[in-house]
Amino acid sequence: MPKKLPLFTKKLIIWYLHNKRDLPWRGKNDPYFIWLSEIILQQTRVAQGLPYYLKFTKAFPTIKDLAMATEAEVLKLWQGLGYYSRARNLHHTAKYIHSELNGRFPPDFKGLLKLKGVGDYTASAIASICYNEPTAVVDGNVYRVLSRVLGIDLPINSSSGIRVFKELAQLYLDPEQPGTYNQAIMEFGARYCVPKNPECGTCIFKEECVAFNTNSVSELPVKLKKAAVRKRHFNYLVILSEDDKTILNQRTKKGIWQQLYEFPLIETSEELAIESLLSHRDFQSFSKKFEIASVTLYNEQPVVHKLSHQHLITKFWIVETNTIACDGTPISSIKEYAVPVLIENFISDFPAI
DNA sequence: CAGGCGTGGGC
DNA sequence: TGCCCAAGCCT
Repeated sequence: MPKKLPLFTKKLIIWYLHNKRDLPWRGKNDPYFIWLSEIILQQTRVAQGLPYYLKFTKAFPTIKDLAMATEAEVLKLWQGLGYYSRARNLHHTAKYIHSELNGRFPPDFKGLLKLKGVGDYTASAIASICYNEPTAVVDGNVYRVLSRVLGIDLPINSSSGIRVFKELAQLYLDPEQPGTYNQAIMEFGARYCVPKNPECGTCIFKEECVAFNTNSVSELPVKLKKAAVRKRHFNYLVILSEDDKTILNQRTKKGIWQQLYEFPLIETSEELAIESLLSHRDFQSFSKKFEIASVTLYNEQPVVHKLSHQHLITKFWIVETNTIACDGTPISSIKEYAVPVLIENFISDFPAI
């Protein structure tokens, strides 16, 4: 005997069946494609992730194809999408599943959760969509919809909030069609119960939504503030050598843009004028290896590249040298390297490259 | 477990 | 412009 569903659940699923978008991973239940789409969509809007999903499924039609690729190929394809640890974990997990699990995904939530890059949300999504396992997802959309409809002002980034919203999501889940329910509540949050100025007047939950009926939609969900953004000053040395080469370094330390490439970087606590650059310790050691002909500032106004947690105030210095840079990178092959958007924007804008 | 991790869009 | 937010995860 099926359990009686809450009215919320029924209305939500009916809304979804009439309003869902036709997305390429919808209607599939192959865990490879669902996993791939879920990793791409972590903290990422559909509009931004969709072209990457198409690129990846074309380049790697099976998990074996992904496992056989190099990390450099995967990162290059991921370039521009951000949160690059997702790409490294994706590749790591593909290789692991291919070689250790005979190409088959773990068959349940618990097993999926052990995969690198797969947390509570992603394991729930794959388990519910691919295996019909009744595990509720809790993402930003779920927090927003539940906090408003139920009128809950518990901070969503507190440990108690995380626990309570997970329990509520599970309570309203349709155990007969968990995948449909999970996608329905996320789609509703993404398309109707949006963060700012939702159209509450025509909402299907107008009658029962606590936030709407107490005029507190704009106050929910509650989120505790995080630390302020940090400012960093980046000085990139764009080397142009006699033999049309430049220098690219790979960022190997932990921190932003791990494994991606960039020009030689001098980071300082304050903005640098040309005199300070020329006398800087790192520049001095650089000039011992190269015969420097000229140094000019490319952008008079520093480029401010904004990450979610830091602002990178950036100057690009064009350094012409008379040196034959035998271990340099040919300028013509720069585009083969995975670089951050900050660097990609410079390259696109710079005539000599 | 608080902080780190990208980029782009909306208002 | 500045700030928030987005189909979160890792350490």
